[in-house]
Amino acid sequence: MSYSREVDKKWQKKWEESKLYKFDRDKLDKKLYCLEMFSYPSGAKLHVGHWYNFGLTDSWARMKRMQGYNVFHPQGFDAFGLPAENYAIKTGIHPMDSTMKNIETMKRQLKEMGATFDWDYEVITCAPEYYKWTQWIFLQLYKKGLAYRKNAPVNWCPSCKTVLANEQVVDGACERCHSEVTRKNLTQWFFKITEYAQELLDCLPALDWPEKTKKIQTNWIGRSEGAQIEFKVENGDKSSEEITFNVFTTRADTLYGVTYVVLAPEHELVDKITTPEYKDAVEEYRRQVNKVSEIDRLSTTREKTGVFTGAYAIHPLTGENVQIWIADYVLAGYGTGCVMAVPAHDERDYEFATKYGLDIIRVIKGKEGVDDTLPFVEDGILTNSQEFDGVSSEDARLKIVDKLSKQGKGELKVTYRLRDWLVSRQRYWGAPIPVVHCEKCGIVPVPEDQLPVELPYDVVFTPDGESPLAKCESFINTVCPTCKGPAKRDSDTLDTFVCSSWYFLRYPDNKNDKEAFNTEWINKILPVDKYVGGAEHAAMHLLYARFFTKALRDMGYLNFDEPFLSLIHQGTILGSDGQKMSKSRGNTVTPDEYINKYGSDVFRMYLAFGFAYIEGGPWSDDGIKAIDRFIGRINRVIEEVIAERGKSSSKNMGADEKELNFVRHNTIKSVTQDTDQFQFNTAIARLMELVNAIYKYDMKTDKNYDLMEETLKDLLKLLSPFAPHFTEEMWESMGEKYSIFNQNWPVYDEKALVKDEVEIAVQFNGQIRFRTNVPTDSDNKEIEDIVKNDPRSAQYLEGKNIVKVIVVKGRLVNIVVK
RNA sequence: GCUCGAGUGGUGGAACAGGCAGACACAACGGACUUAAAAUCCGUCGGACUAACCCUCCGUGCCGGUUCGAGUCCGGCCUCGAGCACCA
Repeated sequence: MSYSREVDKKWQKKWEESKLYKFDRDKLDKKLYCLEMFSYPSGAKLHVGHWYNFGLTDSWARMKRMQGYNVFHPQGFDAFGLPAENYAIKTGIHPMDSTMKNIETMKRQLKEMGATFDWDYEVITCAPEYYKWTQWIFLQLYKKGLAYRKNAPVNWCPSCKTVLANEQVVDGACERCHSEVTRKNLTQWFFKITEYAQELLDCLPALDWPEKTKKIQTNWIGRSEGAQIEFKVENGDKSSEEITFNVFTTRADTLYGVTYVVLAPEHELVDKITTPEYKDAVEEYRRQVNKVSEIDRLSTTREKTGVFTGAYAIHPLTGENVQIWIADYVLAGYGTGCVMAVPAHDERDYEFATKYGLDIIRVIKGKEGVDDTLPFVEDGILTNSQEFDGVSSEDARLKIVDKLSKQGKGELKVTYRLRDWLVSRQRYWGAPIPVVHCEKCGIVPVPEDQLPVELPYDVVFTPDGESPLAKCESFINTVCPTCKGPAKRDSDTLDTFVCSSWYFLRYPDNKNDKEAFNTEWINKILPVDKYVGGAEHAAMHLLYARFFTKALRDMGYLNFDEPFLSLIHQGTILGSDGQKMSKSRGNTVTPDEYINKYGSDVFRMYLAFGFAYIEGGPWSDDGIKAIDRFIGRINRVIEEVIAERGKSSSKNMGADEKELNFVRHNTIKSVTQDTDQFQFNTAIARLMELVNAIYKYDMKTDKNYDLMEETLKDLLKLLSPFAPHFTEEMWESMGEKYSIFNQNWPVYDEKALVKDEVEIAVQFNGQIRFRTNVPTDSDNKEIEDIVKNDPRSAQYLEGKNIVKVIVVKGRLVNIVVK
């Protein structure tokens, strides 16, 4: 049967019946955990991106399987989240219903892809059996002090009507709907990811991850080394309590240049220190700051503003009084929320001091020849700094802090840009937060034996800023587990990123109803050996999942440090116009159409061949036709060879046979290497070369059919990861035993790769003049002689002296003449 | 502004670790088969020079350098993309 949709169906059925891809739980010495980022069932159908991600990773997994690995390759659905809820608001269809329906469709399509997924290990995050354990993890984090509630200015998306994590705010706008994010003071749940900031950084270098992704995480964590320095607030009469505050600085060397200090307008000390006569001005300023949008506040081009509080701080070394200002260029959430201002050596402070007429004192001189016009922000030599005059910036940073620390006024300090992860959401479609609020007992975690806290079905989920669950009487009212008095459940749900931060731990033990996962078992299957998914998750999912892994390890539930040893991001497939695919542009590619016309294998193989995997690129209908033709070419030559069986076959291993055999083994070598590295386009190219070589050999009259058949069988095996249905069909038609996927992956023969003669390039002074054949085993001297004696060399050697001869074995000879 | 990536034929894209640039395809063109077309099979295919072939010269964003030899390494630009961005 020539390749078609029918062939796909035939083999999908057979694979399922024979349980070909079931994971062997007993053979763990060669286990390989291959994972794609699971899909979000928002749209009803798989798009090209899914195929690109899943189909090709499956090809990789198939090769690994044939190489003898026991591949664990599960699939599941990241099923909670806003799109389903928004869809429900629009259509009235309950998120649970639409989600389950989408999952059903997507699952069917995933099966049509013909992938090796073992569906026995499926995970659906919106199922109570799953989120029970999401809640359980929440409770463990809570017990460990890694989940806590605090009142803080948080990001609020007015369109999604919920708070967002920092990672979900892009350029001051909601990552999902692009509305401008506003700031609100709210009490919310946070996960203390900052506790792991240093380890999250330290483990990055050893990971086999794209450098870019590591860079994004490094930036996001934002480690900064500096010092924390204590300032006292001046209080004239000394009767009242002493107030101090700390500033964080990376430039302790400029300490003597401090002419004022600045607090963030939100800083808690502001009310305490502001003098009565400045109270109105300060209040007015804070009101203005509140009105400024987050985007404007973050703009570096905006003119700086601020007001004097009337209070003074005492410089820790000089004892002089410096003014305390508040200004919104100081951020409440970073460092200590206060800075020491050194206008001479900081552009921001310089701009501010100039505007408000504050003193500017130079304390750093440029090294010789350096233009040190103020503001001079580079390192240099200290001046106006008492005993530190003449010391370099680098040394002074340590020495000044040393002096401060002896007086208990300062210390070296590392600060991170990373903030704690805000996890509560004022929305319906998520895992309920498993705590109870009791008037008497306060926050009480739901006892583990009462999990899951089930998400009620009948809820009015129109978002209005208040959590929909708060309005669901039957849900919200409960009894306090401690005092048995009336209490209320937490009405917020967890960010969906919480669900996806541990799904890879659940897969291997998805049916466990006693625990989230069995530690002993999970330690055998994890970590994930190969993880493949989009680059957009670099600072979110991938960071959160690492944090969860480390936290669970420290609680004794795991024994490994990192969840994903090796990571690859697939590129993006664009529309044929080179633009991002979108319905509004009308350039979307619907996989189903192509599958029906060409079959799953052709579609998958085009995705493999047409793009550099990590780059992606524009879709082309012509490209897919080329693959269809390629499949046809293979089909025809196999049919022909089968038809010729029984005819006399030469046993000859002449030059043509050797050439075919060379290409065959060279193909084995390259396809193995390329596929291993996700370079599918070149792997397919090598297979095309092999087919071309077979066709060339086929033109001969006196053929060695045995060699041809062996070569074809190798071809089928090498092609099978990319065209599983087609090759299975061809394999069967050649009379071979089911299944091709139980065959060993071919191994190349080194001897076949050694040719008798090799063509090398001959250069004179680096310019290629001609090419010539030399015996492969000849040494440098022999090669040199062959080339020198070549009549074509004469014109380049005539009247010249040979200065040098460079021989690169098997490639070229370069003769330098003068 | 800072920090990374990337720029290769008409197109998608190759090129191990500094060693024959353009693999493999697409498109285009030519030939075979065919009454014809499609399909298929074979071939040509960076540019300039040339009637054509050979030869020669130019050619991996631009300018310069290192080297026997540079798409690849170094310095300086240009363009595009990404990340961070008042982070003290």
